[in-house]
Amino acid sequence: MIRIFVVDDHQVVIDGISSIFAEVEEIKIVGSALNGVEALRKLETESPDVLLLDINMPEMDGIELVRELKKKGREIKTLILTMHNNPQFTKQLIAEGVQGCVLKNAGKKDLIFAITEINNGGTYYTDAVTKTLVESLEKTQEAIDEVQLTKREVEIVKLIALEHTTNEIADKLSISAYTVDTHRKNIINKLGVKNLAGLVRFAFEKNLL
Amino acid sequence: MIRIFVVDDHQVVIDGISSIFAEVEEIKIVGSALNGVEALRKLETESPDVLLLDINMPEMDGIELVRELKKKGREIKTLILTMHNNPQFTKQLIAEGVQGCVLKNAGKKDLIFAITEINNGGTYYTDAVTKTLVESLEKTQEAIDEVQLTKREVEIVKLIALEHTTNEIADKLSISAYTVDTHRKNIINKLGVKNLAGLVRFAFEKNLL
DNA sequence: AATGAAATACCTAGATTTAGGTATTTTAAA
DNA sequence: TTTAAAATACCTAAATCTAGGTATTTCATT
Repeated sequence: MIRIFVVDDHQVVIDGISSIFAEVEEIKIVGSALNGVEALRKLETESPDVLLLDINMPEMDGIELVRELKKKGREIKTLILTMHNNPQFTKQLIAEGVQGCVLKNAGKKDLIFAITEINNGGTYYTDAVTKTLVESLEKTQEAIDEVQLTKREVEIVKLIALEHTTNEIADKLSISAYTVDTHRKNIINKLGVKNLAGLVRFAFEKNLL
Repeated sequence: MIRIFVVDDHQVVIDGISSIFAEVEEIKIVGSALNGVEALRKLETESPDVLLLDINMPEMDGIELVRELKKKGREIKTLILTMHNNPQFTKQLIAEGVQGCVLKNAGKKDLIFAITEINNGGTYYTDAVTKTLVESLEKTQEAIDEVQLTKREVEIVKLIALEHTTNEIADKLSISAYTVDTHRKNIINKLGVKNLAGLVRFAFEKNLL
């Protein structure tokens, strides 16, 4: 039997999920919370197998909650429930090590399958989510191809956008700071931007991060 | 009688719109194109009253097409048709001076009203679109409030993100470069970032631009 | 084996940013 | 009308970035 904890800021959604699983033997809802703060508090004492988590919540959103839990050493297998299929979010979820993501319009079968899969140590990202993510990554690649940035240049753009200085990048990549300078220079030329700010701007507009 | 030109990469959509307006006397479709390039070419010779334009198109998207037309001095009243209600796009549309925007699931009545309104020199943005935009702007405001950036500081963040140097900003705002330095310093402190790159990053993540 | 792109490295000088301050004037709110 | 926040301005030193180069090595492709 898989024990579930639901976090969603809409009581309706919690009720809906409860009723969906009411007649499912292998899954049981052991608790719920209407926001991240409440969830954090309740999860001090409760230990569900899988966390069913809404992304869009006021105050503390789903990703923040995952981070907080991780900080506290309370790593619980998590399945994200989301309304919008946003590749930006998906990237973040994967980066945070979340086990899965389904859209809110998912059918009962999908939901059960996802939860079971995750409980067994696997992952489950709905087709639509992975498809959108792949498309987004392809678009990013297209943007890179368009301005003809090389692999190394892309690497350096990212590091600069993440606030690393030339020296730090040189250290990190074990190359000379002179080389990093050269790369930065070439990148600024290729992108047709004026300075570092334009470079960071490119990184964000083209979703390089 | 209002003469319409439709641009959409799906033939189905073009056909659908055609059939919708087939029985509407005051609106007539005088042409169509399946992509931006084709539209540009056809609009050299045709002169519709209103352009019905899809946003999501391969190669040249709706906004690019509007820009190209503007560049050529061919400014045609434009109504955007979009599937997704994305505040980012809406901001761009407004910035480009587009007259209106409706969602693809809009009813026939809305569509006719929007076209008529725009043809009469007005504008029409669907409620859902403006609502999402307002919400997005509110969120941006919340992000600003959270870190407590002042009006002037926000102004300077934007200018920096747009690649202006300290001296340029000082000129633009008619204040001393020293003052801009002070502001930048304070902003970096408030945001808890390391350097200019972090500042630009904030501007993009919080949709300040 | 030759070619070209990519990655590497170096040099210098000038521009810009960053970090540490201090301090006055304006403006809005209590 | 006092008070606090915001905006303004100045100073210096060090760090970092920018722009102009040149040049060698590595790697993949023809």
